Amino acid sequence: MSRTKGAVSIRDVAAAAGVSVATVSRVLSPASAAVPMRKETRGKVERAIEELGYRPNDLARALLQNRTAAIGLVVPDISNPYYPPLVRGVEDVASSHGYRVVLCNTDRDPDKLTGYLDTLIKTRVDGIVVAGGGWTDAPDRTAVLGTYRTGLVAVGRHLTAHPSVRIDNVAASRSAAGHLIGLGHRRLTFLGGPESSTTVQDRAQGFRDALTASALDGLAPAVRFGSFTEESGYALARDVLGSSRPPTALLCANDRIALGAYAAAADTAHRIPGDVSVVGFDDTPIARYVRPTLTTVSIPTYEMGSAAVRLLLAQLAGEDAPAVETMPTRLVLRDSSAAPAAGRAHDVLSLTSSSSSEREVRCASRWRAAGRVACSWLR
Amino acid sequence: MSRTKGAVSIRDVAAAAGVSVATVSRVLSPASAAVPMRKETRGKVERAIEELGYRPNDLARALLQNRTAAIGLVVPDISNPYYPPLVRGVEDVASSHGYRVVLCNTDRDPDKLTGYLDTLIKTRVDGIVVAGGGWTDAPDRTAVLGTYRTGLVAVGRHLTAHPSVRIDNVAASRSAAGHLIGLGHRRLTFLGGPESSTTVQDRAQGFRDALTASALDGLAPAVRFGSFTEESGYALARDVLGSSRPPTALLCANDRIALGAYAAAADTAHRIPGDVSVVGFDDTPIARYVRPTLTTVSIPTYEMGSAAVRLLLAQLAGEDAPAVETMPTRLVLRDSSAAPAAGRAHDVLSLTSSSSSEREVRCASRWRAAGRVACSWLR
DNA sequence: TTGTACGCGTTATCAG
DNA sequence: CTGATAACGCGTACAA
Repeated sequence: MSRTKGAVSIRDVAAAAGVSVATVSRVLSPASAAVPMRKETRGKVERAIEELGYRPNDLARALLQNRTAAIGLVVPDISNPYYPPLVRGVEDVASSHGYRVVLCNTDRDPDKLTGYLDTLIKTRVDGIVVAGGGWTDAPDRTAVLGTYRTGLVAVGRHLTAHPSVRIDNVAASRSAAGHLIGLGHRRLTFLGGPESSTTVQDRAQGFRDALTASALDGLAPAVRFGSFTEESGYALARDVLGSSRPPTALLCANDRIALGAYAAAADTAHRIPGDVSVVGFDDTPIARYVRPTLTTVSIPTYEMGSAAVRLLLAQLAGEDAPAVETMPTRLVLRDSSAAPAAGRAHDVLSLTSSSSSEREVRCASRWRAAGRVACSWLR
Repeated sequence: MSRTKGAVSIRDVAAAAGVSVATVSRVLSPASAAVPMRKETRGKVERAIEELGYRPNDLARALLQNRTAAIGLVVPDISNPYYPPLVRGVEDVASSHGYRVVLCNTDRDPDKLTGYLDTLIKTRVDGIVVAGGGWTDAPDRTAVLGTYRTGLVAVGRHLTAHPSVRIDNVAASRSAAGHLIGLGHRRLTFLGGPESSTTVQDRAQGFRDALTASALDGLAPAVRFGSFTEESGYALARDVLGSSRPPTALLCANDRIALGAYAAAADTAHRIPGDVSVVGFDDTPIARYVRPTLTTVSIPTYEMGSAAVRLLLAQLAGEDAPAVETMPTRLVLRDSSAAPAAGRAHDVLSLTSSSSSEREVRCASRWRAAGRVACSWLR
């Protein structure tokens, strides 16, 4: 019996088996099979381990080996539907490599970030994945990491010197706007989130690029900012749709904003997509369930999470990994975007649909893919 | 300089400050202020800590104190929209008490559960929160915990001897069915998930109870089982709605099943709620966004997560906590449930709406609550 | 007021 | 083939 807690230690096992702790350690060692050892001895030890319910103390192991097999995962808020798949991606590849994941929610609060970073360093995690940042002062905050050789990979754009996994927000937005322009829309408005967000800036830029490329930028250089919420989307859309010459298409910085726009359209008697087309960003699960279903840019969040961990592990292994890995997005066409009604599509220009490196896909139902019964409206 | 990694240890600080390690330890000790110490010495130490970017090694500390300040959180799948709020609830109160959270996704696979439990014990977490189980053989699997005095709190029903946080599924389901019966429905069908799930069993039971209480059980004792997916809900609903005398109301074991039912209704030309009312379970975010908005039973998942941690911490502190804490659910009335159309409500009986301990609320928009502009269809 | 020495549970090294 | 022992980084009696 050990003295502290009820915990059984390697010494208890050694005593029970009538051998030394070194022998027990050898049985447990990963190189166990290779090590020559009398079968009988091994048996005694294994029996003792079994009977006592012994579980090696990874703390002691980590202390000695300078490696905890733990990684920290920092997200703004797991309740935001955008993050669960990313978290799952992280956890899946982490656990498949024997790493465990410590989850931290920052609410985008710099102080919380600092606090969590500190905690993670004190517990000596081997590495950290920081998602959804846009921490303008990140360099300062991550400076300590070097001292403890803690790996770091960012997901999304960060002003750090660390490797990162990203998407090309400019191109994705350009593609989405191009889709609308290709449908014949001439008056478009971008409904953004916080102007300080680099993500929003990039998406706004892609929007402007598409207009410029189609020589539409003079007509309606409408870019509005707000926050990443339904409320904000509602307010912006309501304002815009209530103007004397409302746009026929809205490109929204995320799906939540788009949902707000849906509500504003309903309240101002605009039909979607008859009177106004709406396109979102993120392809949140909800996008498939709202009516009309929402055309939106799908972001491979699960893959970004798993890629981040792979990058991190490579970094920890000393391999030289790419500094930035860009993942592909795709525009998922659903029912909220269509050609503008005849009477509304003035300002017509002749143009070809903007070329794009993104794939535009007509999204096939998973049910159909699985060969199940067809189902009309779920896509 | 320390030998391993780049890590700076307490010895490095001591050397830099020209004091002993004990002195440095004293500065860092929580009882630091109480301990008498020359101001100058303390200053030297603090400066050294600052300059070296020293962070105490919590592994060593934990090894010594037999307490890791970590808890494990086991969920079936964080990607399931039901869990993020629960996880957030756990993380919030854990972190506010200085604990960190290790996240584990089991996919309801008993082997994964066992594996994670093992990992958590090896890393000597102080306690574990297991959510969404229904592990029929959980007792065996958690037996080891006793050896290491690892706390455990279950969320949802588990066949273990551990404390748990629950909801009263029977009562909640009875209440939901009562709502439909109160509206005048006489032919109701319960669309369940896996029959092996205790949650499903309870919800089915509450459904039957309500019918029995209204003497309707002879008319349509329709209880169907399947899985917790849209596909299953679609298949069951399609089958049921295609029968010669279809039900006028469907009570679904969760929102995903309800969404499948929506699709089936659309494909069989049944209008919701005109031809058939649909009620779900869980109040997933999607419930507010589908058309018609979905009447459903709201479950306080965030609160269940935070309550679980409070229970766990009490348990760790040796306080005697309640063995089972039951949290209140509420039926959120939206647009998918209404009185049956006149021609369809035969089999009429006179009855009062079933009394219920649950609150039925007409859900007020957060927007309105916040005093923002009214918005017609988002609720 | 500060320093020394031991132990926490392991693993690695080196004898035997 | 197996056992004794020195670390790993820290907290804490106890000594100075």
